[in-house]
Amino acid sequence: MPEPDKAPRDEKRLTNEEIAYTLHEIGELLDIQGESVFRVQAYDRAATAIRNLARDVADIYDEGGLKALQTIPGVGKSTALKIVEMLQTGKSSRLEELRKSLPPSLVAMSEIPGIGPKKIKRLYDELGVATLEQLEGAAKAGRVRELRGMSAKTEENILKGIEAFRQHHERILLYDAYPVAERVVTELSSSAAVERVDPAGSLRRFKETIGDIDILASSRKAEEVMEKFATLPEVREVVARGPTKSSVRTRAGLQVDLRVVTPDQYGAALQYFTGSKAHNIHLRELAKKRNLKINEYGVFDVETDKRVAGATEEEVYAQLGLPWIPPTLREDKGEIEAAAEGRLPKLIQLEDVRGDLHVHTNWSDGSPKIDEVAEAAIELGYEYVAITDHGYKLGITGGLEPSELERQIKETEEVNRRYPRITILAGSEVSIDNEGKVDFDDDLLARLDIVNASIHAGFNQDRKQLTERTLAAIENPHVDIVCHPTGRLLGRRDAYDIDLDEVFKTAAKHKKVLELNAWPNRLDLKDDYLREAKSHGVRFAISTDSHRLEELHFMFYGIVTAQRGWLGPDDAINTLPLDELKRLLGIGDVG
DNA sequence: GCCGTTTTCGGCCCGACTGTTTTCAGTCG
Ligand SMILES: Nc1nc2c(ncn2[C@H]2C[C@H](O)[C@@H](COP(=O)(O)OP(=O)(O)OP(=O)(O)O)O2)c(=O)[nH]1
Ligand SMILES: [Mg+2]
Ligand SMILES: [Mg+2]
Ligand SMILES: [Zn+2]
Repeated sequence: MPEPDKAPRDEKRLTNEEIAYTLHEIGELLDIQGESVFRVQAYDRAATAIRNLARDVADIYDEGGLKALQTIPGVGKSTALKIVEMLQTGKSSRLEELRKSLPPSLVAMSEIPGIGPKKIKRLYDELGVATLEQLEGAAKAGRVRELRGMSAKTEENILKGIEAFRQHHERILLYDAYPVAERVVTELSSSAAVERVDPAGSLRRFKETIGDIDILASSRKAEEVMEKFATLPEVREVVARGPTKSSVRTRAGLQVDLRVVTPDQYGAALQYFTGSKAHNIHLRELAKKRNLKINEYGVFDVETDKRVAGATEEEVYAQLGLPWIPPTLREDKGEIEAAAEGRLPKLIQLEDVRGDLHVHTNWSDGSPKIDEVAEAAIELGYEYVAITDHGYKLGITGGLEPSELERQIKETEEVNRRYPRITILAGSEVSIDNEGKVDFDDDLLARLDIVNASIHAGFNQDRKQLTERTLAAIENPHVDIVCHPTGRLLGRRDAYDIDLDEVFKTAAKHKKVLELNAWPNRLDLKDDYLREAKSHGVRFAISTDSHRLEELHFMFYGIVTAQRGWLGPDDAINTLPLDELKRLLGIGDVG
């Protein structure tokens, strides 16, 4: 788990990520110290729960105190008290205390693949190794093999682990991982020994970022499949190889895990390998209560050891009295309870989409012409598409001056006449300035079919200002949609500091729409925030923000993210038929 | 450390691969 960036804000307000990391750190040091694995797991579970929370822990505490914190699954009295201490003082005395007996740098060492708490403790106690650099030095100098139970092989593996870590250890975008996975799937499919192959793990759940690539195959000749896998052209190193499971590292440094089972085990294996881990554990606990046991080979009756399911995922879930649960929901965030009570949501699908409400052209910083967008949108089967080039105000490259926007509106009308099969909405993506005001005067804004408003500068402002700018845009009667409401760029920039509770409440009150920007490195609002906003009654525009025609396909990433946020077709406005959308946007109204 | 439609104590998912290993611990999925 990477250490979160330290916020450069004066008024320090601990983020969920920072609290989660501190809990993780405590757990890690306890693990190295040799504490009970269950206690260690408890810390990890609490950390994960807090990282996944859609609301700020600080807000939860402000509103409901200690009791409210304890309603977070995995957080009990003891953890809640630690959180309160962190919120009030910015630090944890438990962590400080642990750091007196163990150097904090040991936590980073556990990120090295193959190095766990036991090895770390012995290397530290017996060789004084406390940092990555010291570990590397000790391994290179042949000092590790002096320890009982360690050998030259151990040193070799440590050095390989360090090298792998240094080459690559960050999570990668779903968008970047998918092509790699598809190539491996295609290559494996070409083997006659392979019957089925599918991506599994976080890829199949369409998580926005991917830690590694997990692939499942079925075969009656597992050995042949493993041989094919280990010798794929992109493989640089085979990390592990057995009859049912192998792991490799690609030249790019990505880890790929392959599991191979027989066809009659495929459903159970797909269920297992799709995860998430928390979802699996929860299912397995349910199974135990029914005197059943689930593993990757099937569902078994504990008394008779007879297999009662396994060929399909449906069978596995059915043994627990559950309907099949879509992979995008399998995060143990209530989907198992919902399934048990027959209230799984009807999820939005790509086919539900009737248009894209955020597209750029060569009038501003995009590349296609308006009529090219029209043709591409027809090709996608859309009923409408909105042209939303940037306004001129904040020095956005290529932003449209008022006169240019007027000319563009005319051109849009003209293209609309040429393409009767689609409706092109005349729009703009205006920038929200430091006072919350947007481009263009009221008259011009009123002539537009659709106004998207975005924050494009001032990401380091304080929470109050960023929140007020956003609220002002929501309250502006000309603004229809607030775009990428947290401003995050995956791998580059965290969400800015903003009071989303207020944003969601205000958007719901004014019946305004928030964007789910489908750019693979934005996906903003993100899954958990979508679900939280939906609970306030907010609706969403799932938009690609395309600057090139190919990017219209980003809609797919928006849709799977919407599913992860438990959204149905009615939660998005771009699933509406044109006439209903027009009514919602006030098109045709005076003013 | 957390948790409870059989529990406030006594459990906590279940298995693969490696090599520290010859009956199992460590690490990882
Ligand atoms: N039952 C069980 N299943 C696990 C456990 N660890 C992992 N799995 C399953 C569920 C995971 O989705 C799947 C793949 O493991 P990964 O470590 O690759 O996790 P995942 O792909 O979900 O996330 P990632 O993006 O790779 O970090 O294996 C575990 O401890 N118990
Ligand atoms: Mg994975
Ligand atoms: Mg994996
Ligand atoms: Zn845009």
